[in-house]
Amino acid sequence: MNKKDVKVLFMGTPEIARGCLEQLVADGWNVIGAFTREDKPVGRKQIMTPPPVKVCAMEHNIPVYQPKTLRGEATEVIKELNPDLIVVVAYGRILPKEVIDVPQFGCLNLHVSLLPQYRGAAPIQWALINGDKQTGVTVMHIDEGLDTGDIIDVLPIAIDENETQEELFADVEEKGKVFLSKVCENVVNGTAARTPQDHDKATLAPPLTKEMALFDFNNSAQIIHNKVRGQNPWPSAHFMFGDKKVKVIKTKLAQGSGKAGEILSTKPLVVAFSEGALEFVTVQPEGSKAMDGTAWSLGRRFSKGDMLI
RNA sequence: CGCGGAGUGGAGCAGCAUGGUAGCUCGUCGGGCUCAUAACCCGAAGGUCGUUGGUUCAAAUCCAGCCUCCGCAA
Repeated sequence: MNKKDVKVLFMGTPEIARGCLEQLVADGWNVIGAFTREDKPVGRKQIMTPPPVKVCAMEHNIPVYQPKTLRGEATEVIKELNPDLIVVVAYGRILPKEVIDVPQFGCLNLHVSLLPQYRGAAPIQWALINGDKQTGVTVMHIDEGLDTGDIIDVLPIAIDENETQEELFADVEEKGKVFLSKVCENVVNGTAARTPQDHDKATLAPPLTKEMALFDFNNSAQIIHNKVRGQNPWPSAHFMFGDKKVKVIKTKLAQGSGKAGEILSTKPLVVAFSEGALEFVTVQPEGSKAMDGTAWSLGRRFSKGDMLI
């Protein structure tokens, strides 16, 4: 079956889903519709903002659907669209069985981890927080569980020790979208494998919370370095300086040791942890824009030996 | 009108309650010291203090409006 004869229904919401949709369109799939979440108010001004997938779909004149739930009315819409294949990337909703059964080639999901590890909403973030050296993308058949379906194919992706959430997402999107399109082709051609997950090895990657982003210096530098990488730009690793919140945007492991919270150097800004030390490369005090750690230490007139507590 | 912080040479800050010569650390440029340096010493350039108006002999500073940025909340 030729790609352009396959009616694909796409479901996704954030940036990585946008990239995948873009790729499917570019590869010549017949994308007949895009399901995405509702527009939501964003920022101080609470401006209603459409998700990336909606913007992309509209650019390609693909009909957009933004139902509150896939049950009921939306299920009927999907049946009417009668897709041959449904492709889901970070849509943020579980598909009901009635929907899963609609397309002849099934419902495929791209998940950004090596399943069964990191099932759930924030796999990339948790891989970074845990200091993993490798992640990947998995394409699987959707079933009624949370990322529990049979695996079709996986693509491992290496993680650099200083890689940030933003960088890793970009990398995963770049590689994942091409991979996804290819796997779809295999599925349509009937050459795709299908392997059940080893459920005993499953781990969860629940959404991050802002509470977990606050840290103090009684941790090892490595652990905090990983938190900073995995939690930015949200929920943003930070510590309290006086009564002000200071976000730590970018760090680098540094030489030296001292009491937890001691400033070992002001130029560049290097701070000791209970174990090891970190250079604060980029920092954002409450009320200010992000700035170099050095700039912050200059403005605060820090001296070597001062405590950041 | 959701709450709060902030706009001062290229960067980050101080100065503002008690109006009166533009300050600090860093950077940049030039020179010096040194085997050498991100270290040190000497010197220089660079700002109509976000914007508009008001008060005043005089406004970065006091008053009013406006613009912009950021934290929280969502």
